[in-house]
Amino acid sequence: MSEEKSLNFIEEIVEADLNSGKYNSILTRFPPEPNGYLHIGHAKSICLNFGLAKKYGGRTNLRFDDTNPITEETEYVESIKEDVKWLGFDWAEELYASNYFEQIYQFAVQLIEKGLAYVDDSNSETIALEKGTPTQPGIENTFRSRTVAENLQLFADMRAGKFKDGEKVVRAKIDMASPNMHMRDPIIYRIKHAHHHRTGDAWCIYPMYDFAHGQSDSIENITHSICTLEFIPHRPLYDWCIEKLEIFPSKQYEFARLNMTYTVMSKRKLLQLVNENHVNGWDDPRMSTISAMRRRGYPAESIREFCDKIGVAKRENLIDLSLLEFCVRERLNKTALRRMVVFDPLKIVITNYPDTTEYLESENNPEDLATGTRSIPFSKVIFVEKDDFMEVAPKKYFRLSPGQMVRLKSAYIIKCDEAIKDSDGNITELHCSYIPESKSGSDTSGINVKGTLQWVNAATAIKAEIRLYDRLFKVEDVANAEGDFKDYINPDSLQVISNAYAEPALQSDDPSVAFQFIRKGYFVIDRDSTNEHLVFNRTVSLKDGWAKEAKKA
RNA sequence: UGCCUGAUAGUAUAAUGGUAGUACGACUGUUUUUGGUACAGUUUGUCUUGGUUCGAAUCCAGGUCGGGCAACCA
Repeated sequence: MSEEKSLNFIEEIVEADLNSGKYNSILTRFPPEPNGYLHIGHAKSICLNFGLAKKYGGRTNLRFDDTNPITEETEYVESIKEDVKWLGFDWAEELYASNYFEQIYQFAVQLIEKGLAYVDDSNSETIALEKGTPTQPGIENTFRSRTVAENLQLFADMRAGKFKDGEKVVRAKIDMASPNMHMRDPIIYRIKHAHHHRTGDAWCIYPMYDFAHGQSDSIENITHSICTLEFIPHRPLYDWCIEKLEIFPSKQYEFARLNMTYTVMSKRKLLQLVNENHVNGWDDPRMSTISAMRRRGYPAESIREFCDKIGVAKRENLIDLSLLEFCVRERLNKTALRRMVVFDPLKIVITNYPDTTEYLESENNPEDLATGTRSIPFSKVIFVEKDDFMEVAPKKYFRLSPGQMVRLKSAYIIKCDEAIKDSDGNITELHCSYIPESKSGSDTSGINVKGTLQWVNAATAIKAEIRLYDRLFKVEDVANAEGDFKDYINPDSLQVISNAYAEPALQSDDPSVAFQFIRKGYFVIDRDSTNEHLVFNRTVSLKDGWAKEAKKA
């Protein structure tokens, strides 16, 4: 007996349509405009559209909504395809609204023939003025009463390139007094003498979103066209076009887009961050883009899990970034290989240890013993983290302090005997002694210590660059913060540690796997990394119970 | 002073006229050679006022508050 998980409102609609026999199977679509990189908000839409089809045995098209040649580029098309694939989804067909330009043109001709569209010579200011305001109806201008024949001729002339940009538009003839602004004779075609990334210079007129999206849905026989809340006022127009054109009745449904704390999601803002060099490109690991998260080391599975957890509803929301981080840790804890790295070294001399090197075994992942063990060199001189020593320790501090004992992970228990200082009083190294009987796996010492530290053997340590990322913004709700969102950029969102000391295994490890640096966090090799110069990104830190405890004090 | 849309713990989300539940967070404790993990427990909620009903988060009416709509963007 499996516990039935409750359905979200769109799943309920789909099930009802399937049960009533309205559809035998469903067809959804993910319809990005190729004018930027996909972000985590798109991931929600992708998981919804593809997930629905997967759950109900339907299919999903990837359709590029490429009706504005000015902003769209092939680079974006490629990145979008890569991101969708990486997220783990396969589309039924790769399609483009621009595939349908001829058909959409004919749709407009049909509307003109029915007396339901006209060519307007007004400029944009006039059109805006005549449109009225939300509380005042618009007015009908003289172009509205042009004859069908005249409209047909003018539209053909527009297509033939006889007019300059902005000289004429085609408008649907609906209702200039409608309480819905989108129904006040919306523009459906405009002139743009611009090169299109797919159709080249074949067209100089392009359909507007409202005359391309629903039409494309209908041409493809999309059953459930799912979009975000801000398109609700467009739905009457979506339905109007389908009705007047007498084409396949795709239905539009709207859900609340994802908002996340400490980040921005709008393409405009992301583009600004890139162009003004607040970050290093679209895949800078601090960005909310899919490519950034991939580079940072977020597993695709974690992103899918996150999208599943946040649910689908119509209420506006602001999701904690920490929920995404939870999903990332949950996954990585089970898969990441444990390694030891010291970011800020403090030298320890184990005074009673012989002048030899010994090899110790350590498990690669205690959560998955099938990953086996590795051997780690150990000798008289090692490094530990500077933070793991305090000359005067507070209570409940389980690390190194004069007279205090700790376990070195997978090695021995050591006791801190003396802190050595230079002439300025700075601590330069620690002299410790080890308990020979306390070796990991064969401990007969009977000593129990509270703290276990990661360490690296000084003689065999390799150097690595570590990039630590923090949230990109200082405030939770960036989009709703007063003033310019860039004023809230966190100046410390990137911290580079250029000379960390790592255990030698990392030199030869598979660069595509995720690591957990013990007590530090999860890390992946960055694409900037080379054999000579290792570079790691911190994917996410570990939960730090001590930091919380210390803050309280 | 128009139209559309929404409101359930801190954040999300479920309960579809019949016990307000789940996840994350927070807090306790147990385990632990990662102050991690795992496990157990605790905490906090139906925007408001009326109405219908044996019974309302759910249905009805009014109010309050939030979001969207007046691009030749999508």
